[in-house]
Amino acid sequence: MKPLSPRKHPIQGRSRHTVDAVIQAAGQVLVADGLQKTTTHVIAKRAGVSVGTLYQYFPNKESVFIELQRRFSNSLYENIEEMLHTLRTLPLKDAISLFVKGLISHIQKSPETWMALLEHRNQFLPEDEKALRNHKLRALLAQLFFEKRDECHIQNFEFTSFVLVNVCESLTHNVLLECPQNLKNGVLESELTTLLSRYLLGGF
Amino acid sequence: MKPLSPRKHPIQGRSRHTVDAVIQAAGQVLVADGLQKTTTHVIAKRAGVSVGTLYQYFPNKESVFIELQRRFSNSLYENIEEMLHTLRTLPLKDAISLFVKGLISHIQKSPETWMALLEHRNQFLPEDEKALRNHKLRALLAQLFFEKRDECHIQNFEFTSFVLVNVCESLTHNVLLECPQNLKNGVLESELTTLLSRYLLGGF
DNA sequence: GCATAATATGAATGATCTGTCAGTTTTACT
DNA sequence: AGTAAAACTGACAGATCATTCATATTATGC
Repeated sequence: MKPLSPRKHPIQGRSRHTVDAVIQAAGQVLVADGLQKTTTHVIAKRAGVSVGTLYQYFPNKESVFIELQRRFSNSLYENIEEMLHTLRTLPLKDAISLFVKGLISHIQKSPETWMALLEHRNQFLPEDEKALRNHKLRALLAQLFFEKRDECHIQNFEFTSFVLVNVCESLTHNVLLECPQNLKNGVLESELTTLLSRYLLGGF
Repeated sequence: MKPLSPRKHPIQGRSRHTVDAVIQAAGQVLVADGLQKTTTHVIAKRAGVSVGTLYQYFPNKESVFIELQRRFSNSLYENIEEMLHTLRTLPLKDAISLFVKGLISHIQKSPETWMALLEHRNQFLPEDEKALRNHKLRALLAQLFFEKRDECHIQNFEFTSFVLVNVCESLTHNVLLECPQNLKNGVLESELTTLLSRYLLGGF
């Protein structure tokens, strides 16, 4: 496998701007034309540079997508980690509402790009990087649930966290795909809150 | 767009066998090597025929995957539709358990292929075909819920059906991907049953 | 057994794309 | 102004791959 970091590190402001432009262009073309048609030449053109320039900062095409995905994922995960501090101080019932609200409002900042990235199931990120972050996130959630174990009916904290993350991800994606208006109009938020509340708090 | 049905219809038993072999080979190579490396030559070789033969029955590469996906999807949806007849006669609580059990045991017949197909989010099927079947399935579920409306706390029957289908699909896929042992050992079945029961029956 | 349709073959074609590099322009620094 | 490093350019080499077609093999019906 080829190296995944830029072969040349941008030093001047000009080149840092170029790197950003390439990544942003990759996202735009991906959204507009799909992965198949997103070639290096098209990305470069959209970014307003030549292919050669792209290859000065990215060792190969794949690494452009990796960096795009990494930036988006990082931003989301940082957002969630930050939220978790607040959620700790709330009753679980309210924590769930707030969590869903925060998640959806974050996605709404660039719904199209999120759709394109989810479409490819984060396949761009290296497996180990994905696994590590998933594991960290689940551990944080599991800990939160454990702290609030009197308020909920959960047996397997680990697997319940796994389910929660997957349900949030897939529902968001499928709503974006099939009925995006339900992201804006609050239907997803309301239904996801109901689902999670009943799942985590319910005792059937 | 090119035609999606075989250019030449298989008449003799020999050619019907060839068509089957090609589709099966496509699935095997897809599972083993991923979509990227699944070229027409590799599919043909795996099927024990030459590329030319493949192109006698499929107008292009895409149509091979379409037919593979169609066969798998058809089989699953027929299975579900059949189940729904039985589920009608049961209390909702028991219907949910049985539904989950049926779903999982069907996936377990070829978990690897299902994983590969879900990996690409059924992207092979034409949009309209996918939409039509999704709509039919949701309508059937919504009707079932409506008939049993005294047993559950559901406001929006349509959207709840949408959620249910997506949750089942995504959880199955992610378990296959990250912890496939949980498909066999009953953890997924138990947790999915809990999730759906609380979601559909609960009243928080 | 012969004629005709069905099926199979695989080298060749042509299109597409990734990644390179020799040469040019821009910037930073003195 | 002069120079060296940084950044940029785009034609092109090399590789891959879907698809075709002229030819060969096999099956069917008479």
